[in-house]
Amino acid sequence: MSQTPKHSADAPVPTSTDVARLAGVSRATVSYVLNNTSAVRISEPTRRRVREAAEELGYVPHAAARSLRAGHSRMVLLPTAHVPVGPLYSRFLNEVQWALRALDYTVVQYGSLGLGADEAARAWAELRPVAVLSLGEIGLTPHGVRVLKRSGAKAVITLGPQRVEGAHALVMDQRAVGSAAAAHLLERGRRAIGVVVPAEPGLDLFSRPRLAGVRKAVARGGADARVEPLTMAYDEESAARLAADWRGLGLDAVYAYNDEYAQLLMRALQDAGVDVPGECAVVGADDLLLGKLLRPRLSTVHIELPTGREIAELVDRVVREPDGDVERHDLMAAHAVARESS
Amino acid sequence: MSQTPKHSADAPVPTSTDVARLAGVSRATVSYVLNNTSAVRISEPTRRRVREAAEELGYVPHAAARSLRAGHSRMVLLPTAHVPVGPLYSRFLNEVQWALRALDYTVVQYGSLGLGADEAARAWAELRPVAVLSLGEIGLTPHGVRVLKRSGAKAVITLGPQRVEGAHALVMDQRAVGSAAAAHLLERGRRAIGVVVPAEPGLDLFSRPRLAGVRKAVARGGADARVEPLTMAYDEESAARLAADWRGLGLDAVYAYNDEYAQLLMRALQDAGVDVPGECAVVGADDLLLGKLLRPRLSTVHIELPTGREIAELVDRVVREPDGDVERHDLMAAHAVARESS
DNA sequence: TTGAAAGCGGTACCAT
DNA sequence: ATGGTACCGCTTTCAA
Repeated sequence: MSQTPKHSADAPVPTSTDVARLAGVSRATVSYVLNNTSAVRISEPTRRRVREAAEELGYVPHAAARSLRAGHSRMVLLPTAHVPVGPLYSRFLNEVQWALRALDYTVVQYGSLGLGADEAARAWAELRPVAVLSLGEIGLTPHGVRVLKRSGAKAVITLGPQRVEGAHALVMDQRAVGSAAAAHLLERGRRAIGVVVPAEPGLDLFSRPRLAGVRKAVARGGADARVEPLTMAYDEESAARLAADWRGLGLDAVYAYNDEYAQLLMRALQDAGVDVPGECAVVGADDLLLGKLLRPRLSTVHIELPTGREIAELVDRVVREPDGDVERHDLMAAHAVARESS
Repeated sequence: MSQTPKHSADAPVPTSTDVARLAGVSRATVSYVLNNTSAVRISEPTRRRVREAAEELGYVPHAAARSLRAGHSRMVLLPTAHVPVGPLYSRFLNEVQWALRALDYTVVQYGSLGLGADEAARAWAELRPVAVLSLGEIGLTPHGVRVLKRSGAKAVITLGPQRVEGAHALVMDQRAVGSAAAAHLLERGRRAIGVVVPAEPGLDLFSRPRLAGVRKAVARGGADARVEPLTMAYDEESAARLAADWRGLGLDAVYAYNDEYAQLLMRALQDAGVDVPGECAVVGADDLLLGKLLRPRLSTVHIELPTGREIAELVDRVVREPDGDVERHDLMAAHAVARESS
């Protein structure tokens, strides 16, 4: 059980010099062999000796030294969100990583929880990533973008609700989500629409445009309709409090930000004796599995994200051609999925 | 498509040499000033000039160069799971990152999706992290651990269901979860216990020990009781299929891996006309909020994870004292939370 | 076919 | 109080 530390503390890390010495060649040759440099012909016996030496020593090249010499790296840095995001989002994030690695990038997530936006940008810049891809919540300011570009980042790309000056923007207009929800509710004849706005900080980057989307749809679609923002935290107490006062609000529908908040609120409403959908329609968003499991089944807004491959290819394109003006909007399609709660 | 690079497309990245030149001092002085080196006294006017020059150029030090020179880094690498994990887990992961950064480590997540275990270890080793902290699903083999240690990692720590030779292990015995669930069910008089085993690959590292825990508790507690493993995927069809055959299985209880699977299965059972808990008790795990929202309210197993700070401090300790024999077990406390579904 | 050597961006020792 | 310089590990001309 208790292992005696072998050569633990200070076995020096093998370098290409060690490999060269063991193989009886120069460091240059080691480099040629291990990188399969095509411009140089090395005899097969030599190659074998080098490979065996590397293997025997457990040699692993030093990425920092390599990229220092090369003057660039292939690291793509993904700042990770400050807020726990939903399953929809994390699946997407996984896809993007996978696709980037398929393009031979080294993908690294950097959790900047607790750092200010510019502090964070500076920390990222120290790593000299070739690209920074900010998904979702944007921890980037125009100044941060400048710092990153100055430090050699070829691509600084944001994918989210709003654009940041200097960065390539993939604008996913979250208003479409709110609009889809509201249009659906109006069509169902609802006229007084509550909109849940999560109390959790950081989510407002999504919730505000979604609310705006509701307002837009209502302004366009229903002259006699009204919109009522409702702050709610993701916990039972907050939902219960909201539900307790429900009748006083005079609402006949609620768009609850996403499916998880919708589940929470719907339960609270039911517990308070409010009939769903009779008295009040409920719509979520994200089209999670859980919506189908609820009773009544939860109406939702299905969101169509770009695929990970598309994003990865965009990153690659911008890295190769940093001056192309890439700004695209409305990458996000949203449509209502009517089920039983509305 | 010939692009005319407008300006600054490839303005060279400022180095400490540039700062030195602009400030009219040597690179050494720049280094002293910017690092507040206490062993050396630099006059205040000089300090100011250096700082202003750095500011003006937007100078950001090159982490790779620094750690190359220093011979070590303060990077902690967190391999990210191959499987989407629950909210419980991601909260924990965030905590750990935060705590590590408070100890002045640079935390980096490395998504190794699609890499073999040893391939991944090698990729991590290239970054020369001072520590690797593998949470949850373990993508580490004894060989991978050796590679990492050889490459200079002072700490290779696994926190999960099983230990890996050579690594410091924080063994969280998942059997405790299954045992708690089973003990609870036996106590309630149940005798034929189904155990949901997720079909999703990668989750078996958790599900198998949990199943084993159920078996252990049953063997100890109920001579006349039996255990029935039930494979189920996280989708409606799979759950419906299982529920359709339910009566043929002759079970009066089910431990459904975790709350999310439990929700899915409970819904399917109810839809199939199986009364919960009358005909069949259902228990989940993780004690998520959603359990309280279901009807009947979902009984669950509450899992007590170590805090992020504890983990971070352990990492730090091992980094400073790599030879200390750190292997701890049962960091995970689990106890049943009886609600209405059992 | 292979080797010697320069240099990437910092840091720290040793002079001055 | 500062500057000169060697060196970290690796790649890549240029010579031999």
